[in-house]
Amino acid sequence: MNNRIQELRRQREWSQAHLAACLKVSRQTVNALERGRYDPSLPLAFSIAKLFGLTIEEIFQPDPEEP
Amino acid sequence: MNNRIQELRRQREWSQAHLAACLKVSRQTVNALERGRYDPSLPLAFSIAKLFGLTIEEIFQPDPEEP
DNA sequence: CGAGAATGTAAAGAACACTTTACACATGCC
DNA sequence: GGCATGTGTAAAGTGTTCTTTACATTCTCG
Repeated sequence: MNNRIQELRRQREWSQAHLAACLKVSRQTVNALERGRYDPSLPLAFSIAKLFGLTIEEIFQPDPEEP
Repeated sequence: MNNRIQELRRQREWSQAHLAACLKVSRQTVNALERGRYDPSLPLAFSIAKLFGLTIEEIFQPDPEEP
């Protein structure tokens, strides 16, 4: 699952710590999401979309599935 | 997090087992999602939306957040 | 140079998502 | 009655998401 979190955060000139505070998660969680270490839970994905004023589909793109 | 999975499944006259097979998860997982026991992972939410031809936002509705 | 801010990472643990196996109950159909 | 199908639930186990604490690196700015 790819995401545009880092791009959207940098557009706004926010630190990872600031974004984490807005989302009420730890800075390490923001870092892990940006670096693709894991995907957010669905509720967190909704929080991220709301904060950036976009849909989930505009921020997250599922991998092409395996045969 | 509320969802319309049961409604969408019944519109199509599918059993939980059939939906589970389409989504490549267990029947118990479909049952748990319909009954609101937990939320799906983000990748599973994308699979559900794709299968029903809707967006994630059209299927899942986050709870109003606490103060 | 030294301090502060931002980022990357690790380890241990809590909580959640999902699986397999199994059983109970209801409905419909022969 | 007896059988098949659909649904709800439980227990135990695995893997994922997220937390806290902690440390290292890099950059900028005085």
